[in-house]
Amino acid sequence: MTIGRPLEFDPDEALGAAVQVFWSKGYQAASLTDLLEAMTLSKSSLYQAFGGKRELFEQSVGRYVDELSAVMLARLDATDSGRRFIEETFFGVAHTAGQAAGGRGCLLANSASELGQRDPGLAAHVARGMERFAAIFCTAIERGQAAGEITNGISAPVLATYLLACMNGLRTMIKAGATCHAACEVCALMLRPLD
Amino acid sequence: MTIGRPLEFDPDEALGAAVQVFWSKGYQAASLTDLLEAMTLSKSSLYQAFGGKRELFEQSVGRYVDELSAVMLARLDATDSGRRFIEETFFGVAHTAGQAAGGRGCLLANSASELGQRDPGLAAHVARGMERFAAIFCTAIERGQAAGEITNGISAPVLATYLLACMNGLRTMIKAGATCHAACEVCALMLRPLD
DNA sequence: TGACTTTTGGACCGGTCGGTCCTAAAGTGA
DNA sequence: TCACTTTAGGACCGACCGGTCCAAAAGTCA
Repeated sequence: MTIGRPLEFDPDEALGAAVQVFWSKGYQAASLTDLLEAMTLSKSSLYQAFGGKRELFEQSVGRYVDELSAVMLARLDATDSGRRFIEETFFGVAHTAGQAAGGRGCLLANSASELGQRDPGLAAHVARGMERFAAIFCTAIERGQAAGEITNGISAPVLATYLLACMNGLRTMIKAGATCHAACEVCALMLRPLD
Repeated sequence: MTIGRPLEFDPDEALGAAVQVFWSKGYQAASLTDLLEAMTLSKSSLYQAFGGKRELFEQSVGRYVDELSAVMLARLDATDSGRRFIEETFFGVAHTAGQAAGGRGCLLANSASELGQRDPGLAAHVARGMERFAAIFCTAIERGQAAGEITNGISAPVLATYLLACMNGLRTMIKAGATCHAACEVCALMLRPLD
């Protein structure tokens, strides 16, 4: 398949750039012009390589989930305590309050909010992504439970779903302009059910 | 001021219709055509009465906050228990999971998510709205604390901020496709800090 | 009735949207 | 070198976007 003129761009890199654009602007506000500029390719290349805006978005969400879960899993494995992993995750997000990074929130949550109900196909995609994040929390919880750092009174999957919902709430409140201090206070309360 | 041709539409009613459109579709996805159709007025009337899409949206958000907080305050006053008011609010939202109403989420949270970082003026508006909802929770908490139904170990404003964040998380998870059962389980955990 | 004020409908605007398509360029293998 | 395959650039598309503007309609008041 090396026949023909070779690609002048790295599809993986281009997709990474698309993720950034969608993450910062959202789906609808991101115009093809924005995307092409960030991805540094021509319109025809985009359509040939990714199919169209909608398809590019779906791939971007997938890529975002893949990357973020890889990062989280790496951090989870590098942390000897499941509980500390969770705490660090939450307080790490809380500390993005007031910063530029905080305003973007989570691409997956943003997608759920913006298009969750309007695009069934994408909704399923988003739901699957959420489950993957929940699964990471679940693993962390199970380790914490085994180590006695986290209560055994609540099943790990339920607790994981709860944490995911809390995380989304935290992100929304940061998007709405909460201070770092307030976000941290809220975090502390959110983590209580772990006890 | 009765001089001239009288309005053929009720501005208040029209604004109510605009709220519904923005609530269902979001700001960017709601076109002027959508709005005009729902509001049953002509483009020139819209511009004369509300200023433009952006201004109409701001007024719609304000109206949404006014209406919803009025409804909540009425329910709060009709409930003799501050704690039960909070529980009913949360489980009421949880039970919208899987329903059409659940997919729309909260207009204020949606606005924060969609435009919070891109429009400073609107962001301030949204933040103020959030504070109003927090204030309602705060009142309920104070009543609950006075009645001994809610712990005094956490200050009412902090607890209120926490509940608001949880509510937003709950809404996001419902938008992302959570089942009613899962939402209720999460609710129960979210309300634990009240103990 | 007639002067005046305001609203209404809709034509019209430039701009941008996502998407298509065709041609030239840039590679490959023989 | 030359036939072949694929990409890149960009002209072009119809549709729709939010917004402006103006003439006709519908009232009020004297």
